[in-house]
Order: sequence, then C-alpha cells, then structure tokens
Amino acid sequence: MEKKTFYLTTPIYYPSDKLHIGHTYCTVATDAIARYKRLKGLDVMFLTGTDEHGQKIESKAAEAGVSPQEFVDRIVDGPRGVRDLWKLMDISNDRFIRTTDDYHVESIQKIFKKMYEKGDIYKGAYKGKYCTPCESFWTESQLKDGCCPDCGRPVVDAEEEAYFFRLSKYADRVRDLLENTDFLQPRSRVNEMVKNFIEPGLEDLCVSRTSFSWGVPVDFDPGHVVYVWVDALFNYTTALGFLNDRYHDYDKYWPADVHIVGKEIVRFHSIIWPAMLMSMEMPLPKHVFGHGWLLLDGGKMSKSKGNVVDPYILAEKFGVDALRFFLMRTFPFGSDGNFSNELLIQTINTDLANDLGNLVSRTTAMVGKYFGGVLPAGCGATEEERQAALADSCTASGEGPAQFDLDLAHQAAHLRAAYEAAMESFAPHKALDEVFKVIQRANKYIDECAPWVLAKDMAVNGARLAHVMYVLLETTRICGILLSPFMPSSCEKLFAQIGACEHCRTWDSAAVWGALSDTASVTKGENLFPRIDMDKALAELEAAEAAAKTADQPDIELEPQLTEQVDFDTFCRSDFRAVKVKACDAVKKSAKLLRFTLDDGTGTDRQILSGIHKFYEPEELVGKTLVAIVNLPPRKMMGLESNGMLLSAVHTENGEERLHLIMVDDAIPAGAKLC
RNA sequence: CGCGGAGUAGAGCAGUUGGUAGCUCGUCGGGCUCAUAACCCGGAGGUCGCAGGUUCAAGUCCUGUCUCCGCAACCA
Repeated sequence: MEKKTFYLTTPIYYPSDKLHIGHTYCTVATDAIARYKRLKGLDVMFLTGTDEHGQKIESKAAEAGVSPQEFVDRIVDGPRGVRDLWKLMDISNDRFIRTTDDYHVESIQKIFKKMYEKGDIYKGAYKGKYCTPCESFWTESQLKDGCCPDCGRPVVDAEEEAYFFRLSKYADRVRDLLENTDFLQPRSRVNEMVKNFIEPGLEDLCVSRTSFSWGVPVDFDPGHVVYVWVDALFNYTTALGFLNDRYHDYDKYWPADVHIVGKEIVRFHSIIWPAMLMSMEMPLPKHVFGHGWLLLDGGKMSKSKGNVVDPYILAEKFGVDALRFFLMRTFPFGSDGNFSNELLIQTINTDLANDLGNLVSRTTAMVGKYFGGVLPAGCGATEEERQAALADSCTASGEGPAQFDLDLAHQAAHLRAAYEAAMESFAPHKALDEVFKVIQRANKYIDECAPWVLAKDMAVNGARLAHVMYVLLETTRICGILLSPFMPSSCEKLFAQIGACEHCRTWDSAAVWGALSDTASVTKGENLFPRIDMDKALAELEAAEAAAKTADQPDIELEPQLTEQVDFDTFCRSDFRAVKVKACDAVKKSAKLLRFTLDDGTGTDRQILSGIHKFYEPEELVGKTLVAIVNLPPRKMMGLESNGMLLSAVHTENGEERLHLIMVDDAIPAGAKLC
C-alpha cells in the first residue's frame, strides 16, 4: 500500500543578506512539522530554498563588485551561508531549490508562455514614477518625501512596456477561497487580506520588468525579465519537476499540503499564488499558514535598526536543540512574539534544565544507584495501568501509592492525542505545552512516591521501588518520542539513556503504556541540558554580538559617487540659500517629520518639512543656520506644505544610517546665496 | 474616519465555541534530599485599557473611547 504523502514548504528566502533568527524560526517550525509527519509514518516532501533574482540582488552585487551569481553563491553556498545554517539547525529538508537553477528557469519560461498564450498574461503599459539616474520605477507610496527612496532625487511620470497578469479575472474565486474555506490560516489573516486587497479591487499585476536584467528572461520578448514573484512562487512546483526533467514527483506530491510563510508574504501566497494556479489550471495547495514575527524590544527586527539576531551565535552558545525548542515553545505560532536573550535563557533553564533534563537525570541516577542500571524483571506496567491508559478519563481516585501510578500512566498515554490535535492545527507551542504538563507531573510523582524512602528497606519495598522507576522511564520515553520532532538529537541521547529500543520510539508506541522493556539497560549519561548562568551568558552574548557586528560590517559606508555628469546650467538653476531656524516642531502623527519655520531673508517665513526626527529633536535645532534648496516645487506631506529641502550629509556607520544636517557659520545672514 | 493587531498580577505571556482568572520569572513561607543549588506544596499580588450594552452569567459577544504597535508591491 502506498504511504500517504505530505508536501510542505518554507518560503524561499531572499539571499540579499545573511539570514537571521526570523528565517530560522520559520524553517525550524516547518522542520518540526515535517519530522512530526514522518514520525506518523507519512511520506514527506519538505522543500526549502532561495529566491535569488531581482533588482536588489543585482545592485547589491554591483556594490560588492561581483556578478549577481557570484554574490548569491556566496550567501547560499559559502561559509556560514544559507545551507550551512540549515545544516547547523538540523533541518531535514528533502530538497533545496535555487531559482537560478537551470531547470527552474526553464520551467518558469514555459509557465510564463503558457499563461501568455492563454491570454491571462498580456502586454500593456506600466505607469509609475521613474527615477532617471537610478533607472527604477517607484509607486506613489514608495516615494520618500516625494522623491526616489534610493537616491532622494525627484522622480518623473513615465511609462514602460510591460506584461500584466489578469489577476482581476480571478478575484471572485480567490475571495471565495479565502472566505469560505480553511485555505488560509490562521483565520485572522483572512480578514486582513480581504479588507486590504480584495475589497479595494484587485488590479492586474505587472509581471515583467525591463529596468534590470537579473531574472528569468521572457524568452519570446528580449529585454523583459519575469517578475520575481512569478518566478519565486512557482518554485513549489518546479522543485517537483513541473515542466522540467530534473525531478519527477509532481504527480506524487502536488498539491502541497501546506506552505508555511511569514505574515508579510501571506498576500502573495493567498491571492496571487492561487490566482496563477487557477490560470494554469493546476490544483491549489491545501493550506497557507502565515506565522507571526519575532520582535525585538517590541519593534521589528531590521538591518537599519542594527538589531538583527544572529542564529549562529545562539545555536553555538546554547545548543541547536535548545534554540529550536525555545522558538517553538515560547511563541504562539500564528502571532508575533517578543524575542530576548533573557527569555531564551530562562526558557532553557526552566523547561529543559530544571524540568526535563533534571527529570531524566534523577530517574536514571536512581535506577543506577538502586538497581545497578537494570530493573528487575516483572516491574513493568500493571494491567490496571494499561486499562487506565486506554480509559477516556482517569479512574484513579482515593488514596494509596497505586493511584499516583494510574494517574501518571493515564496522563502519559493520553498525551499523544492532545499533542496531535495541537500539531494538526499548526499550534506547536500548544503541543509542547501538553508535553511539559506531563513532565511536571512526573517530577511531582517522584515527590509523591519518595523513592529514597523506599530504598531504605529494599527487602520490603524493592518491588515497589522498581515499579516507580519503571513508571518514570516509561513516561520519559513517551515524552521523548513527542519531543523528537523539535529536538531530534537530544531525544536520541535521551532514548539511549533510558534504554529505549527502536520499536519503542515509534509514533504508535507513544500511545501505548508499557512498551518499554522492564529490563532495559539504563545509563546516566551527560546532562542533556546544562543550566545556564544568566548573567554570565548575557555578558558573553553581548560581546559575541558586538564582535560579529564589527567583523562583518565596514565602519563607514558611503554612497558610491555618480559617474553621470550634470551640466553647469542645470547646477546653477538650483537655488541654495542659508536659512535660519526660527521654530521647529514635530509633525503630529508622523514618526519622522519635523516642521521647520525658517527665515530665508525674504521677510516671509518659509516652511520646510524634513524626515529627520530620528536624528534630531526639534528644540535642539532652533537658532541654527542651515542650508536649503528653495526653488523646488512645493509638496504636501501629512497635509502640510513643504517649500524646499534642507541639505544633510548621509552615510552608514556600523550598518546604521547616520544623518547630519549641514550647519554653517551663524555669521552668515539668512538668505545668503550659496554658489 | 486606509487596513490590521495589541492593551490580563512587579516583569513577560496563555486564555478554543461566554460559566468560579491561569503559566514562567520574581517575591514570602514550608517540605524533601533521588537530581543539573534542581524538585514538591502553600501564601501575597489582578476592578482582565476606559465607558456603556446584551445575558441568569463576559477577559471572552456588541457599541463607543483612549494608548501602543505593525502594514500600505517584494526584509520570516
């Protein structure tokens, strides 16, 4: 009989920079689910990979002075690159796709052509704001203060020839999919998608670019490359051999059972992706799950804030399994969570060291101490316990030592069901919570049974003591099985210590009370999870992070100089003046904007808005003499008019953006022309 | 009125379909000594942002309001 299949994916990550803890979170979660499904006996296909095309990589490579291919090769295959990270984190992906792989490119071209021939992709004109020096198109909302977000210069209206996908054609079907099925999870994301994107009306999507070349070329129209999301989303099918000869299991695994994605790309996976599959007349994936973000200090992790967390440092310091466990245990999978080193250490100490590690340690130590590592035959599960394990509710009542046994046996044997329910609804944090309830129960059981008291008179209590030990080992075994998708190598060690053989590490055996041999050989091995000294570890982490930060980031980064020349006349038409700050205040409801009231020498106040609140407090600028260009066309921001622009010097320092307003000698009168 | 999320013990968080407010850390007291100074028991500490409403019953549903955060074409 064919095994049931399960196909799941992570997003393919964009290797424009090193991956951080957020990517790790997503991949570890997917890995845990994949391992869980394998444990249950399914034929699992687990795919991850990298999305390597696009303008950003093209320009990053240019900055680094290498070809785009060399650039991505280094981040993906290089030391401490993407593959290394997944290897370190014990990720069990069956396949790894790079969108620059030949077979993928070939498939994408066929897919694009097919949709074109069907009429779902058509040629039209893309209208937008164009920055001539940067050769890039921007939308209204991308503009920074009305100018190019990259270089800060003004943009012009322009249009270019481009291909469009008839997204609008599929709007109704997509809406139905979102609202009336459990396709998108968690459910709260549905409203977000419908309200934000479907209700305002789905416009056709521009799916080709001519402004850069690092992408899959449209083979029937030179100069166009395929829009990265078309390129990227179909990876889930090309990696199975869809329209290529590299692999041959598309029929076996498609449609995917679930795409695990971050909440910021839910939109692409829940609207654009199904629409394109509808166009291709392919089956839709069964689920898309949008997980939350790891936040730092309540805010988003980002390069510019300089607060990204490096998974390498954490895994090396605390252990891969401890990190994997922490990520899955601490944060509700569907919503955001606040990451901190303190929380990480605390979780490791409480759950892994004090509860689980210590339980294994005290149990194996006692079996060693009282029985030389092997329990006497016949101390195994009792008939009463086996029945309690099968019963719906715990029948244990009244007093007496046997009640403790029955209670724990019942809980341990029923753990699998609760765990399974949580895992099936993509709630690994709940699954782990269930496991730890039982671990805590087991620690309490030791106190209840007080084995050290029994050990005082082995002649009388030897049999009872042996059985107590067996109950503990058996509970540990069951917990170990269910924890193994999260902490594969630690659970191996755990099984070795309690003497669990192959057939009592299976999914089936996790619901059976009494699977472990009563004469299994038990050894107290190394501590599974050593306790961590919080203060010491925090200090070391800080040092390691600081070292890593300065090692791979140049102290000072500067914008490359422009090679394009500007003629003298053009330069002269820009009117730069010295201006004095009469008043300055923060614009309400804006994080960035400051409003300046300036004396420009004309006698009338000039108002200029500038997005520099991050760098200056308004009161410190009053009275300063600054430089402004005064003949820019007026522009409204947040409802206020800005007449001109203040000049600043910008650079990047240790990965952080720095800005200094140009302040000149206060002896210069307001309105003095600069030339 | 762009969209969405969040406001629950000192801190950090859980709380499915409405039915006596939980967890971790911290704190106070007790127990135990098998164990990784770990484990077990108990106490103190919350008008569940605010104001209304529905209900026998609301943290949980509805309305209004305040504050914080994220998103608004590509950072999981």
